[in-house]
Amino acid sequence: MKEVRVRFAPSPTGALHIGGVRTALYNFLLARKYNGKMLLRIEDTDQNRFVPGAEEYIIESLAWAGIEIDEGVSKGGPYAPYRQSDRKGIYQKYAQQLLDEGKAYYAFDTEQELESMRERLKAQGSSDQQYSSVTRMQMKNSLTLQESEVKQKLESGEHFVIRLNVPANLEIKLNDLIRGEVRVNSSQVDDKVLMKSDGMPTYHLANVVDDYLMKISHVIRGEEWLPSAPLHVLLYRFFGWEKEMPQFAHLPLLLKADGNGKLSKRDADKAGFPIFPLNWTDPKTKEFSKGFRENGYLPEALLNFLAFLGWNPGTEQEIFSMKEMIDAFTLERIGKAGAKFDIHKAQWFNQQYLRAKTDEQLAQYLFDSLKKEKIECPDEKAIKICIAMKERVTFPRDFWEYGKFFFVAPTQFDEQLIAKKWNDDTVKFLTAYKEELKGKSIIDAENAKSLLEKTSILTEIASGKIMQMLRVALTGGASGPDLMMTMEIIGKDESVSRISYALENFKVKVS
RNA sequence: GGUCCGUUCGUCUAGGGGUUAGGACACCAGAUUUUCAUUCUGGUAACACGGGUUCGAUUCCCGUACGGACUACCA
Repeated sequence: MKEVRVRFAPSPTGALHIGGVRTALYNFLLARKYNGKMLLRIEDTDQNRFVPGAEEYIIESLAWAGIEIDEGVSKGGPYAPYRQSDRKGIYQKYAQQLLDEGKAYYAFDTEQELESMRERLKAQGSSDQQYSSVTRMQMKNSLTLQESEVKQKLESGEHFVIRLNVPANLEIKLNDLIRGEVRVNSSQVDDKVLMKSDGMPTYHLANVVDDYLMKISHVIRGEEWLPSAPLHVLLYRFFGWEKEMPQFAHLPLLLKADGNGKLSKRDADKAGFPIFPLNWTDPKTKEFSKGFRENGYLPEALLNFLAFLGWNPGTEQEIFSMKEMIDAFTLERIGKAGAKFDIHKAQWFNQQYLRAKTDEQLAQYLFDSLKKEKIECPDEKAIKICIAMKERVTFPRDFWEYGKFFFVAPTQFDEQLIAKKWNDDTVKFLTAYKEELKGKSIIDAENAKSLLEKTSILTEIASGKIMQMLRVALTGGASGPDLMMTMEIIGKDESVSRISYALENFKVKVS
C-alpha cells in the first residue's frame, strides 16, 4: 500500500473554525493509524483576505488540541515550502503546461464584461450563467482573439487570467470514500480560473498541484468541496496524474444546533459557547471571540466530542483516548449527514475527562484560579476541596466558582430559601450547635457530624430540618459538597463565626 | 433557478429485508444522601412522505417533500 500522506490545508483568513479542527483531527487520525504523515499546508493564495496572525493561530490551535504535524509550515519537510504564496513559481509552470497543450487559455474579460455576460444569460432564461463551453466563444480570450492580438495584449501588460478549457459533455466519475460514486457531466463544470490576474493561482490549481507534488494519498476535507471535486479530477487527468490521484473523502458539515444551516460564529455567540479553539481578536475589526481553551474545555475532551460528530466506532464505547481513537478510526465509519453541534454533549465529555484527572491535577486548576485572586492555600487544603467537589464540576474554573466559600465568607445568601426555612427551630438548633462546636478545639467531618447528632438529641429537632439552613449559613447557597467536610475544610473558628453571623442577621430579616 | 449531497428519538448515533429498532447526551420520575450540580433505578421519545420490488420493507429502487453545500480573479 502507498504511504498514507494527508494534509490539513487551511487558509489564514481568520481564526480556525471548530469544524476545521475536526477536519484536521480526521486527517491526523488516518495518518497515525497507518503510520503515515500529516502535513500542514497554508493556502494563502488570496492576498486580499490575508489576516496577520492567522497562521500562527492555526499552528497554536492544533498544538493545543494535540494534533501533531509531521511536515508543514511549522516544521519544514522534504516538500517545502508549505506555504502556497512561497510556491508561486511552481503553479505558473504548470499553468503554462496546460496552456501549451491547449487545455487552458488566456482570458482578458473585465469584471464588467463578465457581469454583463451573466446578466445577458439570465435575461435569456438560461439555467446557469457560467463561463463555459457554451459561452467562452463570445468572450474575450485566446480562443476568440487573433494570435497577434493576444500576443500584443500580453506584452502590453494587460490584465489576464488563465482559465481551464473544460471539454463539453464529458462524464467525470469520482469515487468518494464516504459518499461512494459521484458522477458529474463536464457541462456542469465551468471554465474555472486557474491563475488570477495578480499572478497567484486559485485554490483549484494550487491544491491539485501541491497534492500531487507532496504525494498526498487522501484528501479529507469538508463537503463544501464536493461540487468542485470533479474539476479537480479533470485537472489530474489533464496533467496526466490520474494514477497518482489521491482518494477523496468529503466530510459531512457541522450544523447549528437549532434550526438548520452551517454552524456559524453568530450561532455560537447567541448560544453562548465558543466556536474557535483559542481566544481570538480580529486584527481589523478588533472583535474579540472566546476560545474553547480559555473557556475551560480540555483538549482531549473537545477532540473526543468532535470525533463523534460524524464518526463513530460502531461500539458503545464513548470515551476514547487519542490512542484508542487512532486504533478505532476508519474513513468508512464516517457518516454522510451533517451533524448538529450540541454543546451539552461537549460539556459532558469535559466533565468525564475532568473527573478522570488525579486530585493533584485538579488542585492545580484550583491554584490557577487562586493565583488570579491572590489567595494563598496549602496543597493539602486544595486537594481536600477538589476531592469534595470533583463529582460536581464541569470546568476547571468551577472549583473556584462553586467553591469560593472555602476561602471567603459568603456575602450573598439564598434569600428565598431562608424565607422558607428559617424558623425558631433553626435558631434553637444552630445556637446549640454553635455552642457545641465552640467546645472543641478542632473539628473534622466526623466530629462535626457527631456533634450534629448530639445537638439533635439535645434540642429534639431532627437535623435534617436544619441542614439546609446550616448550609446557607456556611456557604450562602442551597447546594454544594458534603457539608461536614466543608466544615472540616473551613475550620472550626470560621464555621462558628459564619453560624453566628447567620444567627444575628437572618433572624432580623425574618421577624 | 441550476448542479451535487443528504434525511433513524429533541441532539450525537447503532442497526439493517422478518429486531420489543440498541446506546449516549438532554429531559422527566423514583430511590439514596444534609443539599444536588453526585450515584442508582425507571420513563417519555425516532426509521420524512408516496409509490414500487418482495411472502415481508425502516432497510433495496424510483419519485416527492424538506434540509444543506456549491454556483467569485474566496478558500
